[in-house]
Amino acid sequence: MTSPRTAGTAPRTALTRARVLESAVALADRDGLGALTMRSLARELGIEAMSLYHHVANKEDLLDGVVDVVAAEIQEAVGELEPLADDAPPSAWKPAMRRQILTARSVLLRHPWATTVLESRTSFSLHIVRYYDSLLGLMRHGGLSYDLVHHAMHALGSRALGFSQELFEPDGAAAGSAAGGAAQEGADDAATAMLTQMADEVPHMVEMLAEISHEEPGSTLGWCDDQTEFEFGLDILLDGLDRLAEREKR
Amino acid sequence: MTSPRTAGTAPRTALTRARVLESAVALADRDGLGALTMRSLARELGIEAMSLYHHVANKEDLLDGVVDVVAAEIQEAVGELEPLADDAPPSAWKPAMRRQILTARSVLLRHPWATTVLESRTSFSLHIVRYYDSLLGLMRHGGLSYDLVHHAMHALGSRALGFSQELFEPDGAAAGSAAGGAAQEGADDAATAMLTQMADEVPHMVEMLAEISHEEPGSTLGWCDDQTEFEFGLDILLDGLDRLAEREKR
DNA sequence: GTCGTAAGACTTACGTCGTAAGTCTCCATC
DNA sequence: GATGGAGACTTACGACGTAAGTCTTACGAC
Repeated sequence: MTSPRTAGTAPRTALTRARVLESAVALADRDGLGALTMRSLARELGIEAMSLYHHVANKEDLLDGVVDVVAAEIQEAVGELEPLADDAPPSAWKPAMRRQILTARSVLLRHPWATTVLESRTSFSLHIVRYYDSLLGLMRHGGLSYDLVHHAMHALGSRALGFSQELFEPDGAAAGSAAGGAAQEGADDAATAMLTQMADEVPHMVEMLAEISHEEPGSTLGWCDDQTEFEFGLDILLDGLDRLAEREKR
Repeated sequence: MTSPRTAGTAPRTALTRARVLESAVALADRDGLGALTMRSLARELGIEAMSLYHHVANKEDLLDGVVDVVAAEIQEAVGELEPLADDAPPSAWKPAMRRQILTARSVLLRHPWATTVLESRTSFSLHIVRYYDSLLGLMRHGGLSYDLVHHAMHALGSRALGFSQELFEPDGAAAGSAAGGAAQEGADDAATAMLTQMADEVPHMVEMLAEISHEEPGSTLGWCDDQTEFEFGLDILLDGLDRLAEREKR
């Protein structure tokens, strides 16, 4: 019992804020955001709920923390991209920004619950701010005025971080891409059926559904490819910003 | 006691689903979404919490209901706009759509909590679908293919309904416009101070803040005019879609 | 070795939430 | 006037976050 704690057997001080946050992320990844409660997290770590309060101030602080972990992951992924050379042509800002945003998106796709938490934060994570700063840097490289850059960040909104809120995503995970086939199909079918039933009330909707769905085989499944749609919207915004930048220069 | 119920004194059957939902909206408007609980809503109506379950299946259903109320309000407001004449030029689709979206937005600004609920819904309200259908109609008038229309709806995302999620809105209500001056200013100042402190880590951010803030007097207050920013982003998207529509025609 | 100390765990308890299950009470109908 | 059912009330349960207090353990100073 009085053995030196330097050996295995899980010393008491093994629990740190970092490990708590890591566990929280893992738990949310595995069981969803709803499953992330103080009690379940404690169970995960083999301790009591109240012990968590030695490492996080409260649940809000815990959520701030997990956002920070994800943000750090984003920053790391973005850091691995090759940076824009100082002597790259100004026009290089756009593809560079596109790449960086899609990289951030790839991280968020690994943590579908994170967008929800992100949206609910009122304070910002240092990592996120740094990420934003790098976006600003790219736009400045492109010669955009700070005024335009500011508007740009608002226009992009959550797209700057790699997600866009899809309204009425029928049941699937917030920003999940590939997974969730069968269940998704069922929900899509139900929705399609409902809309078809009131064809005279929403004629365009029904007609659009008809056209979209037999475009590719497999009927309704794959109505929408999230990744494609995301890039479509992103490109419109980037192109629009580029155009405004050109106009500014003149 | 055995008096005829046909006179005043609040007959028992006065409570209906509609009245429950109306009260819920009023409560959320007044005290925020967090204050909308089954118990508080019941108190508002002068009944017990469990009695609500005669009019709504559960809390989810209640939230579906309040969304529907707001959606109806949107539809009504949009319905008051003068409709696009059949013989209007195709190019009229864009300003018409803009007008319609900004009208929807004006309704949502009256119910700042609604965006949050809207995002959390998994099923759709009939009123919302009808609203969407009218947007589709406008785009079809403009000659856009259903394929492009489909992409357009994804690209617009929540903007189609009149809001965009601003990340890290420092403390203020979700999409609140005018109100909340002093508190907001404090939060802004705190954020500015924090960022300035790490100027070397986020150089562009700090520089941008410096430029933006002394553009208009009143220092940081009014950093961002939500309405202006919303329209800026909306116009980029509409212009981009218009351009794609032109390209399609060729 | 012994012991004081404080970090970090555990225990208990409270108030809130949504809601399952059951009861009572009025009113419309026959 | 009896009856059936709608619509209210009552009670209770198991989550949740967390305030407040207690016990345990490892470690530095003696």
